[in-house]
Amino acid sequence: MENHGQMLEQYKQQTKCLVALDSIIFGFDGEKLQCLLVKRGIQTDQESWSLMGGWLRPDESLDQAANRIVVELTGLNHVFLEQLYSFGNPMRDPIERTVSITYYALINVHAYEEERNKNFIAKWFDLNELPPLLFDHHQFIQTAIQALRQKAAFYPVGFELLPEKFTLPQLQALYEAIYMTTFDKRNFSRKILSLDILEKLEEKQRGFSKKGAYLYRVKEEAKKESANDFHSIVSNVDGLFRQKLITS
Amino acid sequence: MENHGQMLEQYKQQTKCLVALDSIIFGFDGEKLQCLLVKRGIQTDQESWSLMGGWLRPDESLDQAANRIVVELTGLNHVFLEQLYSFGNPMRDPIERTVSITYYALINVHAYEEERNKNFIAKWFDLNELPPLLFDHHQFIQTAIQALRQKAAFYPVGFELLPEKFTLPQLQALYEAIYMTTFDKRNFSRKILSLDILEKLEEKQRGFSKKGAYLYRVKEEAKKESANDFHSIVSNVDGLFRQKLITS
DNA sequence: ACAAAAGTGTTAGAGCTACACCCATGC
DNA sequence: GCATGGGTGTAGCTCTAACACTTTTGT
Repeated sequence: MENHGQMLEQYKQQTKCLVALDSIIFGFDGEKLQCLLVKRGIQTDQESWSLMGGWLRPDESLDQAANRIVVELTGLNHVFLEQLYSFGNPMRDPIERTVSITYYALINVHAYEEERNKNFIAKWFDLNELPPLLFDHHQFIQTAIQALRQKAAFYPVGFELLPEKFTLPQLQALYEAIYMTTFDKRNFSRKILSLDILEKLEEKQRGFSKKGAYLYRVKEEAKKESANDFHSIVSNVDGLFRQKLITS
Repeated sequence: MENHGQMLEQYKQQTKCLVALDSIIFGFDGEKLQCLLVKRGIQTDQESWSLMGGWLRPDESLDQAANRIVVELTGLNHVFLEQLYSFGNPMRDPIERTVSITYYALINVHAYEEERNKNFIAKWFDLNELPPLLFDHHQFIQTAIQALRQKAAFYPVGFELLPEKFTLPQLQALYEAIYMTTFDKRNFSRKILSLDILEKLEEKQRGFSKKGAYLYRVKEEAKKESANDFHSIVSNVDGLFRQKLITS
């Protein structure tokens, strides 16, 4: 009991602070990587855009909170969402000391179009044309891009950003956007197909090119594996991108 | 001004919580990977060991706080320390809602021996023989091991765990401990030496084996590069360990 | 002399890179 | 019929993986 009192004492002395969850939401429009931002309007700087953020509530875990906030702001459920990094410089939020735990999400731009039209607060921005951002949110995004590159080199994570059916040229464009480079299409398709996680469909994409490109989708088995244990997918996308990672 | 009031209002409504920094400190005794734990004695469960932890203070950043705590508890300054993950289940600390931001550190067991003898609160444990741990600290350690494996596959990070001069067999033993496997010594030495970051010394290690093994140390250039920009070291240790990473 | 650990080279196979031409269709 | 983007194969090279014997020296 002696110790119990001592312990509570020690807890009480500590300063508490606000905990925010901020999510970097990536999308892909077929050409460029994009990031979803909101104008919160309740901030000091009326003109700055901000990441999707909110505060941690007493009864929820970090993952739950990040997910709740993404759902509240986009209406999209079950998105790929992964913790990224925590930021906590004492002066990062000038109003009150806040620790921000960041997550990054990958979503399909088109799946989100309808939702977005309902509440106009959110807007997509090209990663190269970001507006001025709240606090240190710009740094968050840079960190998230690095993480996305790392992740994509090992796990076929990019598919989250595409519609259910997609063509190889689309997939290649996505990887080229992620790594800001170009790949040889013969090597790219050989590499991707060797992973044995895609199935080729009968249909072709029409309307974009004259010839039309075959559509693919992720095999059901591969999706399941990925849901159960993401690490179990044996992806060797890395070989294709190793040098890019190093020089970047 | 309207908005300013609204904003402050919104900040005030939020619940605050304690922020703890917990560090997983790895060491290597020449044979097995180890982890430094303390018996804090001020906890509910008197018998459980705990990671090196402390609370965030109002005036410091997360990195500063983690570093301060490691210095306070070990006396070692300038150790390799990197943020790992943040944990925040509502019930993880039964006494009060606490978000724990974890860091992992790599230190040289021998450099720490003297310090350790001064304050007996800390003790090394083999990773395979961990005692019961406070709260969810066991999970923290498992996450840290995964991160260490990932990191070590790309960056020659393991050297932090060895004394300044070390032999190739020692280095190999370290990597084998990290990955819980064995490597062919011919392939291992070829691979490591091809990185061109080690210099071979005249001296040999005496006393352990009859023949004695040549000592090596990390080249000065490589250390500098690593200090300035860790990512710039072109390490291809990955090739050697890729399949281990995937199957683990 | 012998036991114990250190050191060293070669070969086959896999994966990566670079490279060029034909195909299908809309206009 | 021609312009546009889609699709496919090969050869050289590099890196990896598997494998065994000699050297040194303490006992």
